[in-house]
Amino acid sequence: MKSVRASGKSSEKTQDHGRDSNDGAQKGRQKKSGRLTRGSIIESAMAQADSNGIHALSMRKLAGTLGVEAMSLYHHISSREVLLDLMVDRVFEEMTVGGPEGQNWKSWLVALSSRMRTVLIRHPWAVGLLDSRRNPGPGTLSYQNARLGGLRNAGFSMDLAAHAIALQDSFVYGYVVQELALPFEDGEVDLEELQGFQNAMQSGEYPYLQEMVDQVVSRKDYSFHREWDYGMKMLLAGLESQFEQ
Amino acid sequence: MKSVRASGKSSEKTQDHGRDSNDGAQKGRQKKSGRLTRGSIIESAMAQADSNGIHALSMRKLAGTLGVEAMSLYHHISSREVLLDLMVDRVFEEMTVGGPEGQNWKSWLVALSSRMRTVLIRHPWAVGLLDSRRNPGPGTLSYQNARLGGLRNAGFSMDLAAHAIALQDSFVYGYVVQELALPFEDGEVDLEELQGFQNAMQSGEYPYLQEMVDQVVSRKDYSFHREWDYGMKMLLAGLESQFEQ
DNA sequence: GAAATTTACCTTACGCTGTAAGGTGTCAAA
DNA sequence: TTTGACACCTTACAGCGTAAGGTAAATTTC
Repeated sequence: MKSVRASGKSSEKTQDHGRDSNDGAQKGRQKKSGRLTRGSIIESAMAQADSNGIHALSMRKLAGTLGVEAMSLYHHISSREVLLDLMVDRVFEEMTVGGPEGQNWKSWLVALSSRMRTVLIRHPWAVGLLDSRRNPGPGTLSYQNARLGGLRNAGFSMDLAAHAIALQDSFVYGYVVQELALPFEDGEVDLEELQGFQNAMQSGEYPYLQEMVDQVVSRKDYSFHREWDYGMKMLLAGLESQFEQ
Repeated sequence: MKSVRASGKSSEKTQDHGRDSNDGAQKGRQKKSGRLTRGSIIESAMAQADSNGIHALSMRKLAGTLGVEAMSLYHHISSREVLLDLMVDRVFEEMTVGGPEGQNWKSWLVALSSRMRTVLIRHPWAVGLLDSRRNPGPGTLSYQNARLGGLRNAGFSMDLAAHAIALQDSFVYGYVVQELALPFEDGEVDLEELQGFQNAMQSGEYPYLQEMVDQVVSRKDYSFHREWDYGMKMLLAGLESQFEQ
């Protein structure tokens, strides 16, 4: 349940985005067993960015882990920038969930938001790339199309659906940016990283922050995740009030 | 009214962050008139990142525009990474507005949110850096302290203030990420950048997206900014319902 | 089956990057 | 006058993305 990935489907033709120009690799030849493909490059790049950060991902190192020289990658992907586009497209693919069908739109929105968050935290480099990607691939487009379809079929007007999507994106992206900036991981405080912060507090220049740390953040049952629940509740309440009139 | 900047005030001592180790430059010597300072380096770096993107900001180019060699910068700033920390701190400084004093908390929150958005759009590299900065400087701390103080003085409980801040950040950061990813600037559609998207639409694979583009986005009075107003309205309504009980 | 073409990879090279190490000239204090 | 701090510069290194061109094997064409 850790690394589910939407896969298969989706047809090409748009432009540079798309899948392995080489799906039939095992048709008859495969001499060296591990031929390079668009897909394997993207997957390897994502794995590397996940564990070492996007800045540690270089074409040379990536090629290295694939047992190949850097320039060989360019036979499958025209530039590092395009590779980033493809990685982001995969991220959106991963975010895709089924339509609301059985359930009501509220629990569906909750499930989708939660999936968005999980995927963006799993790939911490993704949210930082979003603002500079301007070439949505098929994964992104069908993800967005499916989201919109879900809301429309649940009875949302086009206008309200547009509002709902923008609002959900605001909330989720912004939440993830905050969560990634926290000096702890999975609720565990990193004391070393908090040291400078603590020192600053002791100057007494930030009384309100001090009070907050004492009364809220350092309570042993505190978790930033409570802000997720709080925000989701508000998002749903807000949309509902619009939906039902 | 285009480039206001909070300045002055703020005292040092915390750690690496701070201002010009060299405020008294014109005390008596200043032979070459333009000595390098921490402040001038940061300002120049921000200006350069604003106009050419954060990736185009290199230590050599930055030094170049300051009339100096790259290594001279290291006398004032210990690494590029620290420079980025300082830049982000300045961004938070710029976001600071006065307390709610006269006005009610709602219009104050609206004004602050709007300032946050303006500053983050003016420095489009900032939101992408937020997730990786782990050393809040004095600008960041006093900004956060002031925000919190504003809410506390308006009568918010500590708990509700924490919710409000997390929620406002979610909304603003997420909105900015979306706005920066749009293929238009200031409401002007960039037709070239939209070409691939249009082609994809014509495949008929994304009927809901197509419908949205036709019915919503291409309406001549459409502006993504409407999602800002819509979101702010919801944020305030949500907080008010909690505040008044 | 031979020849032509395409594919998938490699080698080399260029101009960039951040920054470690150490040098140099100017200044203020002793 | 000497000393030492300061602010800047020079050189050098390992790493980066990728343009240009090479090569051997696989595939297609005849």
